[in-house]
Amino acid sequence: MEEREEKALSQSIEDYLKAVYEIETSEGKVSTSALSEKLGVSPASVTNMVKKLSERNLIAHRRYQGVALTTAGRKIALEVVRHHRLVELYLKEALGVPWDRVHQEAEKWEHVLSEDLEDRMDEFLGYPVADPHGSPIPRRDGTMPVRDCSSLVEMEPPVQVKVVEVSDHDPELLRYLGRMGLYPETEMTVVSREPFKGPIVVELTGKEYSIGRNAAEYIMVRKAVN
Amino acid sequence: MEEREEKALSQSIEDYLKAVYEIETSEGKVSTSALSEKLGVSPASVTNMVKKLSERNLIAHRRYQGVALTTAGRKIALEVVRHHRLVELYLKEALGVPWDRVHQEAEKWEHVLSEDLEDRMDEFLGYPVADPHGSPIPRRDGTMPVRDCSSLVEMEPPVQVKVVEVSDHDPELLRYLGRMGLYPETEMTVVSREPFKGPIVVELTGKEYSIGRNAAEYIMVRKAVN
DNA sequence: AAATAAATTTAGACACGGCTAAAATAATTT
DNA sequence: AAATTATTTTAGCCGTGTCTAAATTTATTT
Repeated sequence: MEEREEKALSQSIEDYLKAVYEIETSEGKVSTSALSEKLGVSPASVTNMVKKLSERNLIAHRRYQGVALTTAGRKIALEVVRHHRLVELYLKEALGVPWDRVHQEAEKWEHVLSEDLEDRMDEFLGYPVADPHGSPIPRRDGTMPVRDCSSLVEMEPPVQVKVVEVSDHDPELLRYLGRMGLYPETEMTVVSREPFKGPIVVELTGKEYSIGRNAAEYIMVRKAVN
Repeated sequence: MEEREEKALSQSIEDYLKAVYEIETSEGKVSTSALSEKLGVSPASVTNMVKKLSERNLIAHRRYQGVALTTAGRKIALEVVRHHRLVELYLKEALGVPWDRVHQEAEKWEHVLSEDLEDRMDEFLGYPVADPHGSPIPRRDGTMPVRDCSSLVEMEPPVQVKVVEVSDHDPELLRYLGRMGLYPETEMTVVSREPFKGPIVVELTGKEYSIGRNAAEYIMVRKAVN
């Protein structure tokens, strides 16, 4: 007599769970204010929703101490992330949407994608493992491909690297990177790293580019194997 | 100083306007109860929403007399219908979704389709004029392709006809028609029409099929020109 | 350690879009 | 024409997810 109802979760709930997942991944600890900022709602609203989500056992909450996904919550968060990233890649591959715009569209699509269409897109794309920004696409079973990579700012020049992933949080950054041809899978040479938080100089397609530390933080790479 | 704010309308509002449009088209008059049934909400809820929509000048309402779209309301309704039908065709053509399932998916997608993606799908599809069920796709400018057709039940046998459109309201009907290969653009011969509301007999791809009046009501055809 | 600042939660309100039950109006029978 | 039935509207309620203002707790200064 298991209580296994496939409840339809509201878009808000999906957004909250995804936000918790993303903050957990990037920051470790998930505070009310971090959620507030990420979701664009007031801290009070977050507290309110957090209460509901923990009553539904999707997150665990210790008063004044922040929040963490439960197993059930993580499963849902990963489904939403999977939808999001599949859709991003689909929009780029099938409809030619430029990579600095796919995120925005996917924010809406992720909530209306049926399992059937998810599968069809997955098949169309040849069962991809990463979205257009290089972020890994969770598998259907809720596991995540593991990859090793580190931020461009941590690489000791000179070294040959391959771009693994770039942050999709700022379309302007994506256009900037696109202009110099810096995409996931791109190989390049880290030529130098200027001191005092100066820029990183890289060389790709024969040209040298100077990338500010700020931007470089958002570029994940790994040593290229030649 | 025109007040031209592109407001984001709620999904509910879009659903109501589309429903009014569809009932206007098929029945002429739009009653509270018709909307109630079509939308699956109580009559009281309809009255409630109708009040809001007429305050926003999207529909005109005469108490106890039903409702009609204003010019502004019709414009929005047609945009939603355009999205719906484009998506239906897109899902079929690009992702191979069977025609008895595209409606259901499009009900969700129609609300999250940006103008940019609408254009991309439109281009991908080669600027189509009809969805998989043969329903005309409103043009970007809000005009509707006009077509002449009549219900299969009105055709005097024997006559050669071409299928123009079939109702998408019942997936079961669509599967039934699909099994005999009866799609929009299909040509067939109306062989006979049995009296006392008996079935219509048609011949296509060399076989004869007996179609009940009920189903035949939902099949729109026009005389084939040979 | 006390004072101040920052983060979080509580309390109470609101818009939205649904509901039921009861009242009002229109349509149909008798 | 009166009575009955069907439709529509009103009145009042509820759940969701947001908000602001005030209270509380935790973190940081002095």
